[in-house]
Amino acid sequence: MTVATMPDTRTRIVASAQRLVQMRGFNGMSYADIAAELGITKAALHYHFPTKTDLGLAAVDRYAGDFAAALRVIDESTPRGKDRLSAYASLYVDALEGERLCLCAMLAAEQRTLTPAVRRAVEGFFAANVRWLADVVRLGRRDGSLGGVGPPDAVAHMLLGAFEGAMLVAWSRGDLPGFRRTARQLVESVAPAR
Amino acid sequence: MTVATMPDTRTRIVASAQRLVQMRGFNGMSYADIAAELGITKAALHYHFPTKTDLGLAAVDRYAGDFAAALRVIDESTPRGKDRLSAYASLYVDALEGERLCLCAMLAAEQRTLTPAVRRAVEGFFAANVRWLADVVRLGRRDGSLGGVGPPDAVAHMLLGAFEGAMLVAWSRGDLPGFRRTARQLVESVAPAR
DNA sequence: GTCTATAGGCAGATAGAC
DNA sequence: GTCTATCTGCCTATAGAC
Repeated sequence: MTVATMPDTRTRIVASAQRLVQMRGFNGMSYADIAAELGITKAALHYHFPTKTDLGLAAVDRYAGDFAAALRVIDESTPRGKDRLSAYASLYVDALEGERLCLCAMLAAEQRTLTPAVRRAVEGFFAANVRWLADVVRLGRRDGSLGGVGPPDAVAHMLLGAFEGAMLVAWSRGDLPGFRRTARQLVESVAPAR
Repeated sequence: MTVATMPDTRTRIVASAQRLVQMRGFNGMSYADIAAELGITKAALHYHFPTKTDLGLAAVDRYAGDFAAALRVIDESTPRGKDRLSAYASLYVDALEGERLCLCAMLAAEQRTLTPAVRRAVEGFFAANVRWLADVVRLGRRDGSLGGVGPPDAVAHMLLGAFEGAMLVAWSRGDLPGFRRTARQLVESVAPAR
């Protein structure tokens, strides 16, 4: 039996910021929103994160770290390429169920109003996803669960864009079933020809 | 020989607003930005568009109208399904060359901070695109230029998400060649098996 | 670490002269 | 239609007490 412990303030701030950015965008949320949510003052937030960019950077780092951990879990628990792709889709479903957009999709859209440091962090997230997806495509072609045309890297770029875009459209419409259908369609589109 | 005429103020305002939203987002641009760009005052803007929502709505209407017109041009000039899909991709390229994201992709991301009227307009844009893409898939299957698996509507949803997502990722990285590659990959993925 | 208080700026929006 | 001038409110950020 473990005791439920309250995470420290810094962690709670980042979690709140991450959620708010995923729902309202970096330019659509403020220190006041987080302060109200956590029941502390704006000044306390500035103690932990002097500038808003510091906060945004911490949110991306946390998000990318959690996502990478989820991918490692998939790698360890799911042997076939096609199943890994479906498991990847379910990570997007998890976010949508919390009414959240992918943090990096949101920040990508706002890119021009962000600092270079945040931009680079978002780019790193996408690059890591493409690398992982390319590995999945190679694996799936070896084990016979995936086919498709073109080099693994090109397919991986297509898949990343397709998942992110399907999520964006479905999220804006509040259409989770629609995302599930599109994700299935996508996986079948790179399945081997029968 | 036609005389180059300056568009009326209202039109110039909407054009400027549209461009700014595509580059910086609705929450990332202001009346002051437009005023500076056009050399008029904020008060003049409020004469034409009392609230920012009025302005956003006008921008979406214009954007959706221009896009629909471009789709009609494709319908009239391009007979084969697969070529229509490539022409569709080139519309995205045009925006990226102007360093702009799709207006409705941007507004979709900011959805939670927008008024219901703007949300509905964005939804209408996506729905029109899906209808057009489904028609293209049906046409391509008839003329033998497209194949793919699944019902045309499901493929159309996948294609819309894939193009919008590929655009978002490429735009955030300033990687136009990358978008071209992914668009080609996408078209080949729904081409008929050889 | 968290608070109160406040600075300084920019946002969207309005009044009224011309 | 466009201007000057201004209002009100929220934003990020800081100073200094506790």
